[in-house]
Formats: sequence, structure tokens, C-alpha cells
Amino acid sequence: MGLIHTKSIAEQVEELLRGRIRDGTYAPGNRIPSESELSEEFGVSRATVRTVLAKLAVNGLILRKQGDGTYVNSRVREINAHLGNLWDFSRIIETNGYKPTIKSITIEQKASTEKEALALAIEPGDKLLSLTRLFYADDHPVILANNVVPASILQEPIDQIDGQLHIREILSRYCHQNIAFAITDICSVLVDEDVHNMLGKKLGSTVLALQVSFYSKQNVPLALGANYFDDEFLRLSLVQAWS
Amino acid sequence: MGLIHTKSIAEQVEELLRGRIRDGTYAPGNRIPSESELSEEFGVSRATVRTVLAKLAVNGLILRKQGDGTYVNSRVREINAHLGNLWDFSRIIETNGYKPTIKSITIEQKASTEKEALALAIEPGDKLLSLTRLFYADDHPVILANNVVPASILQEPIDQIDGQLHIREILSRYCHQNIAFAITDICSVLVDEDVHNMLGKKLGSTVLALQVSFYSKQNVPLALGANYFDDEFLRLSLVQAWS
DNA sequence: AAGTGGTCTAGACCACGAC
DNA sequence: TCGTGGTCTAGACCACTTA
Repeated sequence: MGLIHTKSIAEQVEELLRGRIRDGTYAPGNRIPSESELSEEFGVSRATVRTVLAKLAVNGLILRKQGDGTYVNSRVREINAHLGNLWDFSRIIETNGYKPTIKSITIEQKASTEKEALALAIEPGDKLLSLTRLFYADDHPVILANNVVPASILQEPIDQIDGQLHIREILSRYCHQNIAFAITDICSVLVDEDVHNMLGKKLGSTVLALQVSFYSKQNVPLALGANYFDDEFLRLSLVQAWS
Repeated sequence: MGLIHTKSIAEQVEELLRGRIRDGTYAPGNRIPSESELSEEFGVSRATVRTVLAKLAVNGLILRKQGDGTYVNSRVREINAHLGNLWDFSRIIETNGYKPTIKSITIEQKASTEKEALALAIEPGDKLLSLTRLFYADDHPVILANNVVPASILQEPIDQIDGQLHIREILSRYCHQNIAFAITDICSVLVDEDVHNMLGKKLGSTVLALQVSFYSKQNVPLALGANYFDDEFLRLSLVQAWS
């Protein structure tokens, strides 16, 4: 069943380079070997090296200077979320300097509200799988996360579900669906009763709400996320970089 | 002085394709011509077409399906911010369905605070150029934006500055500097006196604060932004797409 | 002048989906 | 089986920075 997916050459090169940046072989602010040197070292074409470097540049890890060379961004360590990692809360907690843990609060079936039905293109009242989880940063609750998935696409019994998994994994393992893209709405909201109870934030203070819709390649809505983020405790930062 | 920068073939192809998506020649949900057809039509190599399509895919405009074809994302119209694009408030207002206008409030010199000095790697008290602007959506004030730039990099007299320009343009025209990357912190904040006065939001309600640092390729901090965003009126939505 | 990244080409082969 | 996108190569030439 599980496909053996041999990693592409480009993916392997990317992992090598990311590793060298992470462990300081290529230190912040320093210049890394030229494209030709890298392509020779790895025994791949320069074009392949370039596709990898282009990706790292968009992620803000490296800065490329024509006629000069490629440098490791000296602010790598401050960078915690490129847009692509915006939904990986464990990583965000980690790069803020804490140890992330996930506590599964509820895994249950419920009927969809009108709003949810509209967003998921189903009928109001249709069954949903609802997952509620709490992310901790070193024993301090920081993110309250709820995800809902139409029960109709669920291929496994509900008690089989592992509450520690990323929604991407849940869709892939239990629904045989892959996320092609996601749209996130970012809002600021006042702390309500639920958030007060779970995150321990005072009523009247604020949190960030990240409302996410996940879609398949066929443009079918697969899942929704409603995430409340304690932005006093954790920094949510995005990097935007060019060429 | 202004360099004549002939656009690269890839950039021209990208503009053509973006145009066709925008004007509906390639309609949402429809399939677009294959890579070979496009490369033949434009008289460029397939590799060039592919670099452009890869960029559009990362931005969520198109969805690629191996063995099938490339489709326009049927939700293109909901998308207002992509990977690798700086916040463009006018565009966000536009895609929310309003006509954007910018009102320049103040353009002045001021002394830097300690916080600003730290972020800009200058001395506290050093002179800054400070721009405060208000973005309207159809005559409704929605974003209060402040930008500061060290006066030391300013190459033109302050009264020459066009208060309608994007910070990117201001840095490029008046400071001969280009932004290589930006780091944005996103927080939710309670409405204070200033925001209350400018955006007309009730005290005790919330707004989004987008705090941006802009850097050059040399990792030099070029400017700071502090933006207060009325997220009850405008939707801030981000797209992320995978391969 | 030498070396770097930036652009582009022409062509090969593979993996996958639809027919 | 055929056409699509996915991967990769080898090589050419350009634009730019640095010395």
C-alpha cells in the first residue's frame, strides 16, 4: 500500500544543504560554495543545484548576490515561519525556543453548522469529525486548535485516529486525501469563555485567530481549522523573500 | 539614472499568463494549454515555461496534475496575499471588493526611540523619516500605516517625497536601496487612542498589528513598518500551495 | 580579467492519469 | 497507449561584482 517514494536528487541536495545551515557548517552571514562547486561535489547538474538554491532563497534562508556569491541569511535563527510552515504549530513553538507537546482534548462526531456546511460544500447537519487539541510550549498552553472533516470522506473508524497527528497526516492516512492548497484568514479576537478556559487568558484580552480552509487538487474543500493563538507568549512571524 | 531593465523572457511570459488568468481567457477551474503548447506559442523553451508555471503554482493561481494537465484555481478571486509578495494593502482592499485610496497624514523627521534604534541598528535619537498614512476602502478608513526609515540613507529632500508610494518604491527612489526580504510579526492588539481616532474603532475592540522589518541583501535593516488593520472590515487571507 | 549568479536552450527519460 | 507534468543533464551566453 505505502508507496516507496525514492527521494529525488533535488530533495536530497536540499536536505544536505538545510542540514549544513542548521548545524552551522554554513554559518549565518557566511558565503557558501558556488553553484559549480556544489554541483561538482554532489555530482549533479548546475540546474538541479539552482532549483534547490532558488527554494532556499524564497524561504529566506540564503541571500543570492549576482557577481558575488550566495550567503546564509544572518537572521536564520529568528525566522520561524515561512508562509509554507504557517500551519506547523509544533515548529513555531520550537523556533520560539520551547518544547512543543500536543494534548488531544476531544475526537468526536458532531453535526455541521450552517457556516461549516457552506465552507465544506455539504448540507447543514451532515456529520463531521471534530478534533480539538491543545498545543503546549514547555507546559504552557499556547494554541487551541480545532479541525473538522466531513465524516463522509473518513475511511477508518473514529477510535483509530491518532490525536497527535497534523491535519495533513489525518487526511492522508484516514481519508486518502492530500492537501493541494490552503487559504488562511487571520483575525484578532477577544478572548471568549472557551479560550479563557483552555489557554488561561484573561477575558477581555486578545488572541490571534487563524481560520484555515484546506482544499484538494480538485478544489474540493477537505477540512477546516479554527486556531486560537496566544500571541503574547509566542511570536508569529512570516518571512517574505525574493529571487 | 534609472536603468533600462529589459524584462526577461520568463517575466514577459509570466505577465502574459497572469493577464490571461485575470481577464478570464483562462477561466477559474478550466484547464490551460500544456507546457509544450505554451512553449511553442511563445517561442521559448519548455524549461522557461516551467519556471513560470512553478511560480504561479506556488502562488496558488494554478493547480498542476501530473498525467492530466494544469488548471486555474477556481478560488483565484478570493486570494489577496501570496507567498513571496510583500503586503500590498491597496491590493488587499481591492480583492475585498473596495476601491482603495491612500491619504498621507504626516511626512516628517523625528528622533528614533530605543526600540526603533535597536531594530534599525542605529543610535537612539538618530533622525528618522517617518511616514504615516491611512488606507481607505471606499471612503472607510481601514488601515493605519506608519513607516520609518533612517534619515541617513535618504538621498532626497524630505519635501520631494510622494506619500502615495509603497515603502518599496520609497526606498528604491529616494534611498537607492532595494528590499531583499522582510520579516513580519503578526499580533492582535486592543484599540488604543490613535487607532480609535484614525480608524474610528471602538476602544476595547481589537485590530491586527503587522510589524514589519525590511532588510537589504546585505542584511542591513532598511525600514520598519507598524500597521494597524481593521480585520472586521477587511479579510486578510493568505494562500499556500504545495507542488 | 576572473569568477559568480542569472537566463535560456534542446533534448532525454520517467511517472502518472485518462482513454 | 498517449499525452501530461516531473526530473535531470550539458552546455551556452549574459550581467554583475570584485580585485
